[in-house]
Amino acid sequence: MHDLREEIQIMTRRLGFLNRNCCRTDEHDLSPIQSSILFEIERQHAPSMQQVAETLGTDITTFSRQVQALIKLGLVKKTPNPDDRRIQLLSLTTEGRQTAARIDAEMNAYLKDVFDKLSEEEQETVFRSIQLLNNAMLKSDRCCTPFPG
Amino acid sequence: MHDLREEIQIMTRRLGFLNRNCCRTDEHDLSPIQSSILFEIERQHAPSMQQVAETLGTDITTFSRQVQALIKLGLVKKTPNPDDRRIQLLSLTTEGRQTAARIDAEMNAYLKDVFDKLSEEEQETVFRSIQLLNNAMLKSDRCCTPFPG
DNA sequence: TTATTTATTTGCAGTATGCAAGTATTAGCG
DNA sequence: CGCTAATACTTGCATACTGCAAATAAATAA
Repeated sequence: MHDLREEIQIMTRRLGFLNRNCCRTDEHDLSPIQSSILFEIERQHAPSMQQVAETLGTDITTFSRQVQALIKLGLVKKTPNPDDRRIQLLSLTTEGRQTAARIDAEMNAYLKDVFDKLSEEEQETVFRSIQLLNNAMLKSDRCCTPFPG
Repeated sequence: MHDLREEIQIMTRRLGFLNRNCCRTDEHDLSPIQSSILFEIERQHAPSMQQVAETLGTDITTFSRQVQALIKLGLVKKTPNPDDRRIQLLSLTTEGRQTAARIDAEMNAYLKDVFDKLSEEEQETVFRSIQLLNNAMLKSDRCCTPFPG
């Protein structure tokens, strides 16, 4: 298991490059962070500010401003939770959903291009390995959380 | 191969969290970017500014300042190439090598902690999959380079 | 009711970013 | 050789991201 760190470093970097170029639709020119906010809002059902901020590991104050920017772009909506009006529930506007869908399609196209370099069997193995790694990182408490204990 | 993007998104994020907490030794409190600069300078043999900047996908002007900061910290050295004095060759100082080694050890400890959640066989599979993915990304020209063609 | 906790927002100060322009050195070409 | 163009790198500047501290607003506890 020699050079594990090196391989991971390289993978992370290349996936970072991928991310950079995958957030531009004709209408909007989003940053990777903005793109991942759309992604998470869609993934979680009507999450609060804090939930998404924690998922992404960004400070709530920074996150608050990022959301403001996305609202100004007309992609995100904030609705106070009727049961507790301190909490703002986040959701995508119609345009936000469209934008997220376009970005998702583009990302998938890029990923397909990468995976097409592999055999069917390798594709399966790699996909399954990513799941394994994700689970392992989740189990580790010394590692891979925004604010380690 | 359902939810591939989602798994990759999550993996990238968790590896990003890992990276954040792995750049602090007792002596220095480096940013992930600074840490990766040390890593690359060591990996490439006496690289020029441009080479490292391009590897990392950062603008040369930003990179120039990052290197200045590392020089001020006493971790990096710049030596003009005698054959072409426009070129500055980068190398680590003794302290830079020590710092890089400490970060490397810490990163490996974190990675070990993660991989220990997997069976021997799974570890092998995951490692090999990362290599496969790295090669696939390298082959793809639509993807995963800092400035796509 | 009043004090405390929780969710979010704003003030501010420090840092990172990249484009445009600048300097220094080398290469090309008459 | 002498001049222009190209290359490697650095600085000026304007912008954006960051997070801590403090403020606001709403809910809970006492």
